[in-house]
Amino acid sequence: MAEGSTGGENLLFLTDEQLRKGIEAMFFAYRGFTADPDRILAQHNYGRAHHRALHFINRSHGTTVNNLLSVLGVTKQSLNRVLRTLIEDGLVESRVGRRDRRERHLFLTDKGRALEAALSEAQRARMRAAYRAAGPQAVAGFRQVLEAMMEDDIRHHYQQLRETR
Amino acid sequence: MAEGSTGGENLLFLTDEQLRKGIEAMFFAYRGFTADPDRILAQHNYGRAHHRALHFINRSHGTTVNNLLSVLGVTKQSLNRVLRTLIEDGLVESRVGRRDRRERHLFLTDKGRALEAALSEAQRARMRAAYRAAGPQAVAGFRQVLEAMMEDDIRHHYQQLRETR
DNA sequence: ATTTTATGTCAGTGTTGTTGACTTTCCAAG
DNA sequence: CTTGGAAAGTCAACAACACTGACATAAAAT
Repeated sequence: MAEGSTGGENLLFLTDEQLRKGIEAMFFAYRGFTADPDRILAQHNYGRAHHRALHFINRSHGTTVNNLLSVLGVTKQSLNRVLRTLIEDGLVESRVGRRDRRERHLFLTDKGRALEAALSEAQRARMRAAYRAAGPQAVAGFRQVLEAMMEDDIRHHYQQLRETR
Repeated sequence: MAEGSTGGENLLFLTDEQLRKGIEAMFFAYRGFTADPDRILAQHNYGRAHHRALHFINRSHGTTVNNLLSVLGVTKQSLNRVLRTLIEDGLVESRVGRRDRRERHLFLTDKGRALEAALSEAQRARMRAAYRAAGPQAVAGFRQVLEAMMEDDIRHHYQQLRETR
């Protein structure tokens, strides 16, 4: 995928100013990235943490609390606060595991799926616009750089997401 | 720069799953992006807000508080709390404006420059590694997509940063 | 029977953001 | 010169979201 054009002259172009430009691009773009969901969340009195929980429960239905913890990289106390409100509000359902009854498997309810879809669609719309503006080749590069930027022990959470196309 | 291969088939590839993959890439990569500076900041009892202030004061020496506010996108109360500690700790100097003496112009002290350099170098090191792993063409795409993802009224803060190369 | 694992909960703390109200300083227009 | 308003700073209160530490419960594993 990243073969071919990575010639020999790709060490010279890494000036500090270009790197700084990349750093600021990440900073400003991440603000845009979260802006649309944030507006929806505010209407429901939720925050980004709720969005993340909804996203990853939707991504892998029936995931356990422990798995969610390692994906999100927060403490159980922090996640639990968010999860409790989502369960109380009827967006998430927690079912005792059948094989291992210590585990809780998490599912979105219809209501939860609806909010997740609204948040996701808002975020996808911006991503879609950015992708279209930049073109397919840029998208490939975008994802290559981002993947290389992740922490090593986190990358597998990203890669395990299949892309059926 | 990104001319040529942006043919006609670049509308079909925008499946929801690919967009979701991009969304997760942003999420996981941003964690990596902030991880190294966060470790340094923790040693100094500072947070990300301090890093951002140091970065943008360093980027434009003598900037006013108001300008910094619009770049950072926070309230003056929020910025002021951070700025006050940086001034107290002797990392930032605040000089009354000569033309307009209501304004305060912000500068890094030697001590401030030293911390900014440490934070910046840690962040650049990861960016540099990601750039090298992905290759120059990927870097161009990376920046194109990020720029398209920014909010319209924010993008000029990014673009005004010159790149002398 | 004991230990470990998975989860949940309570209490306290810190950073970073917010609103709202208020003051001081000071440029500029009337 | 007075006044209006912009710029900056301060104080108080609050909320979201992260943390640590301690403890409880249930169930699996040893």
